[in-house]
Formats: sequence, C-alpha cells, structure tokens
Amino acid sequence: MAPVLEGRTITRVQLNRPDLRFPFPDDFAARIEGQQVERLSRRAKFLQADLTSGERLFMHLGMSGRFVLAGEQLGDFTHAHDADPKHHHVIFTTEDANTVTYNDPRRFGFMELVGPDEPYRLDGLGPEPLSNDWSAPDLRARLRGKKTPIKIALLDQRVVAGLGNIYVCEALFRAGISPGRGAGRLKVAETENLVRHTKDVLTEAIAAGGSSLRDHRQADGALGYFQKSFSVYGRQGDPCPTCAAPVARRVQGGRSTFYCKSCQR
DNA sequence: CCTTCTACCTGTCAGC
DNA sequence: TGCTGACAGGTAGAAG
Repeated sequence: MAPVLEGRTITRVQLNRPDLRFPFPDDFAARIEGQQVERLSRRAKFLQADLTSGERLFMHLGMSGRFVLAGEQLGDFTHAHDADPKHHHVIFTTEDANTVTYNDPRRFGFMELVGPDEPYRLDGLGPEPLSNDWSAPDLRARLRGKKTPIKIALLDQRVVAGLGNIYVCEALFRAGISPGRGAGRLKVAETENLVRHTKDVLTEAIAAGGSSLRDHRQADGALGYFQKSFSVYGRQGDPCPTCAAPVARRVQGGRSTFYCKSCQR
C-alpha cells in the first residue's frame, strides 16, 4: 500500500455503509478528501496514515479485513483475489486514479480519525515483540503481580503488542509453559525462554508468509504456509511433536487454547 | 486500577 | 440436501 498511497493525494472517499464494527468518524470522507498521505506505518495490528491536515487515520483489519489495490499502472501491486464486492465498505481513490478498497465480510475491523494532539489508544500499547525494546526484563516487569493466566496476559496488547491467539499458543508450547500459569509467577529463566521463543515463532511465521487458516494472504495474494508448522494450534487430539501425548484444547477468556499437558508445566 | 465477560458480524464446517 | 450449532486469526466497553 505504501507505494500507492505515500505522497499521494486522496481525491475521493466512497463510504458504502455508515459503520464497520463502530460508526465511521463524523465527516469521514470530507476530512480525508484532498489530503495527502505523508506516511503509512504500522503499530501492533493498527495501520496508520499520517495526513497533511495533521490528522491520523487508523485502520484495523479485525479478523477478516483486507485491502484490495486496483489501477491501470499498478501491475506489480495487484493480483487476482476473491473479495466479494458486497463487502467493499470503503474505496479510497488517489490523484493518479488508483483505488485502495477496504473489504471486510465480518466487519470486525474499524477506522478512526484522530487529531494531531489527540491521544489514541496506541499510546498504551506494549512494545513491539520483534523490537529490541521487548526483552525478558521488560516482560517480567509488566507481568509482576498479575494473577491472570499467562495465556491471557500475552494476548493483552498492553503487555506486548501484536500477538494473537495462534502465536501465543505456539510460543507457550515452545517455551514449555502451561497456559494456565499465573502470569506473575513465572521464573526468570521461564520469562527468558518465553521471550526468545515468541520472537522465534514470529520470525519464522513472517518468513513463511504468515498463517493462512482462512482469510490471511500475503501482499502478493499468495497463501502463507506457517499453518503447516503449527505444533499445537488447531491440533486437538494430534500427538504432541515432542512427547506424542494428545494435544489438549481448553477455553481461556473465551478463546481456544491448544497445549500439551505433559510438556507444558 | 484490575479482571472478566459480552458484544460486534458473516462465513464455514461438522453432525444430524 | 438442508438445517443447526459451534467456531473463527481481535478489540472495546461495561460490569464486577
């Protein structure tokens, strides 16, 4: 999206419905039309477009959102896709007549416009898991005194930002830590293991193009294939890759947790 | 403040 | 071939 949007003026915003998960901001189209996108960036799972007006456009894909690019000269950035037009909710048109379309069947995504000095929830997010800011001491400090299970704590974006259900399950498996352990009760060595394995899982998953369970695609439209490397996620009843005991499933905080009862303590 | 629970929505799949 | 119910990669906001 950056080559298509950065440095370009958005000439038109077509809203096809009043809301996604939340209502669109007041005067959404008017506040974006005529603005140039100075920079496109990412923080946790939020996409941020800095506009020349000083406002920031935050976009979140939720569970099933995607952006579809189209334009005469965009060959390298477009590909065949199966996004149903009935779920095209927002269409941004740029000065060079390219379009960036937000498609989201489940509508768990959302968009926000925030003024330059207005706070936004990104301010409260924890560190990026692959940055040098995220270390065992940092995690330990943020988990201190927490009674909540480690599985839930790792999904809390204020503890570390950008981990989802799959990678938390896989990281806990690799670190040999039971998902039900009290977050504040991990030993120093366990926290170190957990951070190391989390970074490894994410790095490997990114190299594999992510996990295409259903909706996820790489930017070029290809399927990711990290799902073929899952040790426990979605593998209830399969043998644990380490000890061959059946992989267990439980529900924590309303989400499925997959783990090995004998390897994870 | 922290933790827990529910809501948001469509699509898919397993089981009957 | 339908029908039903469970479940899905996430987050906000209310309630306790």
